[in-house]
Amino acid sequence: MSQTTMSDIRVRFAPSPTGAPHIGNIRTALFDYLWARHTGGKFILRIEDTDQAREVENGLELILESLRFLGLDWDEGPDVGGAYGPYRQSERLAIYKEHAERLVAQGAAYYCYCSAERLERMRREQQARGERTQYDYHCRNLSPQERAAHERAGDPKVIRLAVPREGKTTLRDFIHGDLTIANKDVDDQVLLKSDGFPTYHLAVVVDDHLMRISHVMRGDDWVPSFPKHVLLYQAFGWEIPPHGHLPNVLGPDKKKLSKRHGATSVLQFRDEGYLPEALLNLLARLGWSYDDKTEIFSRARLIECFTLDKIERAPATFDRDKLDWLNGYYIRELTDDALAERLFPFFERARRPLDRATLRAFAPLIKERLKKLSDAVAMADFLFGDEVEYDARLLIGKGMDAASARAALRAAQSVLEKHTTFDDEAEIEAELRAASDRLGMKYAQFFGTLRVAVTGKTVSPPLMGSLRVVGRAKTLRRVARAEASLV
RNA sequence: GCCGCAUUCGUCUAGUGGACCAGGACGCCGCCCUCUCAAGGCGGAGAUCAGGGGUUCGAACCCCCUAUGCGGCACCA
Repeated sequence: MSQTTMSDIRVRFAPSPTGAPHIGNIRTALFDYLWARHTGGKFILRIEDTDQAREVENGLELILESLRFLGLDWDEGPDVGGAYGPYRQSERLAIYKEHAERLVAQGAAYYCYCSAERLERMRREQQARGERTQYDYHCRNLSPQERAAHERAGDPKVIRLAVPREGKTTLRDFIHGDLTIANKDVDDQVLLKSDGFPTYHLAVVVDDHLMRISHVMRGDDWVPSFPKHVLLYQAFGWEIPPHGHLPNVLGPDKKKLSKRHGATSVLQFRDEGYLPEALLNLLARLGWSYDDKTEIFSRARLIECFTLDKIERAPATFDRDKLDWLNGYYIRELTDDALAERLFPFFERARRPLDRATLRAFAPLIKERLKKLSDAVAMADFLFGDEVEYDARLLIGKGMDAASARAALRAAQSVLEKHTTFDDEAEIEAELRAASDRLGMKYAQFFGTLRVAVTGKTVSPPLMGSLRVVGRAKTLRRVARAEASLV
């Protein structure tokens, strides 16, 4: 196997199953995916389920569903396996324990027996003094006798990282450049909890190394803890893979995106009627750009264009207006068949089912009017039921009176009656225009009145197409009823 | 409070010392098209490049300070 032709790029997305992934997490996943696909490397899914308390029952499913919806397929993961599994951290506890103990043996970490109460008290006092809350090294300085006493008593213990008190630690970040933090500002972080689970810090470093991860990408909010990871790599004697801290995705208030901002999970967007194509495109452009003018990127194009050096440093605000625009764009790109197919479930869910033939006929009428797939249900309201409800005054348009409205309806009726089907839209339109001309009315007036009579609204999809979908019988009944209401 | 990161139109961004009195896109406004609404086409408003000091013949781009915003400071990730 030639090393120059095979890519050794391995990137991982490592969410914790605490709920439906939100836009920010998924954007990270997208960058991981794009980098893997761009380089012909591997995209790996690893589940960081080391906090039993925060875990959600269907957390894993929500993650898989979100990734699948966007088509971010992974090469190795908890469901598909791979050569470096298991891919669920809760199934790797022995590995973490062994590594943590190795650090204790070499003096890079130590056992700590402090109770939650003591730590709590310590933090309160530090806060009262206006200090940064940080472990006070109590157990780092225990004598051998004291340790032995704790062990004899069977006290619960954790393993903490022995961070050097002096010096500073630097990480070369391919997005930010060199990041440096003084060691005195780094806490003696717990690596292995008393329940035998690792903390994030131990688990990421061990797994990223063992799984041969070549590029680490994660949110900006992890920057303050990179020294712990660097120190761990050094203590283990491992090479540090390139790291990149991605700028956060913000809500309109410039704060980190959260539930407060309304819909933030990918699944919510899916349910609202956003296309994966649009979401993918928008997400890619949050914190990344290709050049000074390209806005539209298909998945293939993204894979082709994506490079790490074009990742932005500053946080980006999630722009719903732009998402709507992109979504409308991708909806218009759909074929009528594809659109009808995607629309179908939205009518089902709204409990206003439409048969596929009707939907297929209706789809092209609303295609360029949709921002979201879910908008279609309201636009189709006049297709349901026999009659439509509206204020009769709407029948009388600008510069019209009841008599002219009635005249328009009567003229329309006589044209429509002659046709056994409404399939020949062009012919019907021509005849209706001629009728309008004979009455000396403006088309906007004539068609406006007919529109209200048939759809119950002053704004609707194109009239001829609408008449066709509503059908001859129902249309004529509605016209007759409108005429009667004008007496 | 301590530590860190960031800072170009409202928003996403282009820009790496002269091609920038700063380009594109979304949104907004106007016009055209038009049976309504959209879509589309055309045009417009919108950024003293956070502020202040330097360096330089020349700075959005380099250095320093300040301000503001955000993030982190758990046996959570």
